[in-house]
Amino acid sequence: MTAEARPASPPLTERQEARRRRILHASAQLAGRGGFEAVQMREVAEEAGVALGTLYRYFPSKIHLLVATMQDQLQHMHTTLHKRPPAGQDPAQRVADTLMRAFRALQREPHLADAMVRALTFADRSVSPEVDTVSRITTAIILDAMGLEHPTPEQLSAVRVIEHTWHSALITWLSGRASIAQVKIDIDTVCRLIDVTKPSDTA
Amino acid sequence: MTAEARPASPPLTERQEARRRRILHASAQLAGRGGFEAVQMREVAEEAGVALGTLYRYFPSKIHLLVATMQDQLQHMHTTLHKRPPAGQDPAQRVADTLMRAFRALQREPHLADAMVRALTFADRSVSPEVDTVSRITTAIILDAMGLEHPTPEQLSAVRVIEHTWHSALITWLSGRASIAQVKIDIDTVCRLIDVTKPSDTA
DNA sequence: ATCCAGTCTGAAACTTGTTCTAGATTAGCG
DNA sequence: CGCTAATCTAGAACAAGTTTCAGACTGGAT
Repeated sequence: MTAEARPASPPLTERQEARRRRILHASAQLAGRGGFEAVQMREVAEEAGVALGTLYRYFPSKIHLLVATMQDQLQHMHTTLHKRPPAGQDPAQRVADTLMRAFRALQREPHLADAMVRALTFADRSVSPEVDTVSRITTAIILDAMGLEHPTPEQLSAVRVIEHTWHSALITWLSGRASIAQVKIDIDTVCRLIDVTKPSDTA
Repeated sequence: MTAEARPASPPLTERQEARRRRILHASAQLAGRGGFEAVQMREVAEEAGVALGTLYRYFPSKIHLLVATMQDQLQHMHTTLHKRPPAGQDPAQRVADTLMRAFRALQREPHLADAMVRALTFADRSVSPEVDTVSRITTAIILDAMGLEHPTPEQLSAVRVIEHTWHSALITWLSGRASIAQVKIDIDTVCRLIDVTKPSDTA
């Protein structure tokens, strides 16, 4: 059921798969220190033991690379969450818990978070498919936390709003304009929409 | 009551004020065709009839320039809104109306919107004060629409969530991942938080 | 084993944001 | 008016993302 990232186009050989991993690893590594600006394509190439041209063949831009990095990290988080699902009673609680857990994970690597989130929101149309994949994984994580199989259109809208808030709140935190506490409050606030859009509640 | 933008540091002379305006005008002009990438510092300088170094003295980076451009445009919108306030009955309605009006204005200049919004969300810490100014104006616009003088902390959180949604929804629209209709739905959805956080309602 | 097409490498070149410098201009002041 | 400090200009120079290219390498088909 998990949205798989690999575009089936040309099935990569083992060496190619390894190269791809090395590149993503180097990207995350460099992002981990220094954030967005520290991910310099020449350095990524060198650290991954790959020519610059090759790096660009695998990821056609720095933004593509960082969005792919985020895809990768999100996938990890998704499987981790499957192992230890959130424990709250009601759906809103569980979603808020899940997002706060993710938030704490990001706080441990603020530079990496910076690089990934900035890339994600800066991405233009040429990166839409990749950004969409990230969005689908995020949506899946939230729906999992809600415990919903067949959300109504209304609920989907609420989930989108939660995602919007999530991304934008991260940005304000990363740029030092909001405190951790404020992010928490805003997440709790937006999660109220989950109660408001319960199907029985259709005003 | 309106948040004024000009940092009082050195009061600009008339010629300087004129230069600043020419620069902002050139920026908006170039952004209007081509969007973010079309705003090239050398071109802005040339179009504004100013040396590159001078441009950088007025706006220390492309991001600063575009955020200032957004400030400028927002200010216009804010005064326009003062002349014709939204007409809805309840606060949520009025906020949604206001945002949709702003959205329609942006639709008329999608490239300009692209440049401004991308700059805004991409801005790093060095631009925090300027981004904060934009945020304050936006907050003021929303609170005006709500008709609130003294919002509770809860309501302020709701306003922040609305702002988050607004920015992020714009981004998804600009990058072609969401339709205009979807943006409208999500704005309506998030505006429900205004009802949910009415002081009488504090669960 | 050989050959072909596709891939990878290394290095240079190009683009655009940003910085720097030396000299011209301007603004304010005695 | 004449001086001085700040500002502005033109243009070179630098940094990092991106493109390009010639040649070496690899993997698969015959």
